[in-house]
Amino acid sequence: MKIGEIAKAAGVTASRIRFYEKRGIIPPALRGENGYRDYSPDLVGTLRYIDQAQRLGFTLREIVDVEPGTGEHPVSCTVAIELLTEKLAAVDEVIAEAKERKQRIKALIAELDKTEAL
Amino acid sequence: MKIGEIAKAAGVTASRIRFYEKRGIIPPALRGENGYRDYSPDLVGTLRYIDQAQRLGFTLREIVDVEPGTGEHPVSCTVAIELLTEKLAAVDEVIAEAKERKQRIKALIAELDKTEAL
DNA sequence: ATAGGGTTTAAACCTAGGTTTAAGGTCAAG
DNA sequence: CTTGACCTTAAACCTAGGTTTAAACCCTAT
Repeated sequence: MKIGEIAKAAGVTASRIRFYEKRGIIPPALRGENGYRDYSPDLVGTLRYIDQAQRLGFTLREIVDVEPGTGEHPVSCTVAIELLTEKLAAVDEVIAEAKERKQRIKALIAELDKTEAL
Repeated sequence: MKIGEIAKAAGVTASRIRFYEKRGIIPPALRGENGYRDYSPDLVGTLRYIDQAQRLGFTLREIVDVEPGTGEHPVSCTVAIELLTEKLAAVDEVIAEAKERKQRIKALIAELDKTEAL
């Protein structure tokens, strides 16, 4: 598959794929005679996986740590669970902080409402 | 007050204050004969206010919208309440998204746990 | 053969909110 | 009179994750 095809299939942009390759997140593509990148359809799954992981809040660095782009198989299940658990804690922290912000904003609104009622 | 003094008093860095001035978030400082910025202690409150607002999740652009750096008085209470209410909704969205991420990560962990138990 | 679409590269650009650096001026103390 | 702390500026740099652009090459259809 050419880069445009696989990009469409995976729902990402071609430039993003080149960027991932440059960053070592995916292995360097094979090349056709013309120099075009030539992908196995298998990479579609990997690209979707990366996209999902990013949506879950993982940075590219974290994604690389779990599944190095060198084509090696993923890290052990145990390690993956550890990383997921860490991320879970981080997400909990995000939620807690956001809730606190929410309360403070609500308090501010209440205060301004009082002021306006004068 | 010189910039270092007010920075310390407000709990921000001097470079941040210069940056705010450049961005028009605070009015240009008066200058002494030597060219040094010369601040009224009143600005301490403004700087603290900006810092707080940022912690509440407001961008500098939003902060400027509420209180233009040109030295004008703040926008009406009504407008401020509107902006705070918008931000409240945005924070709610952040919370909702984070919760969804959390559930998905938990599901992944559960799945991996099952796999590992095999 | 030529127009169009797709591909290649490196390098510049983008957001946001600053920090860091370089090169210099100022001020108070010793 | 010099040392050290502070101030000035513009401009470069930083993170993160890309996008955009320029200049060139390739392929297919007409």
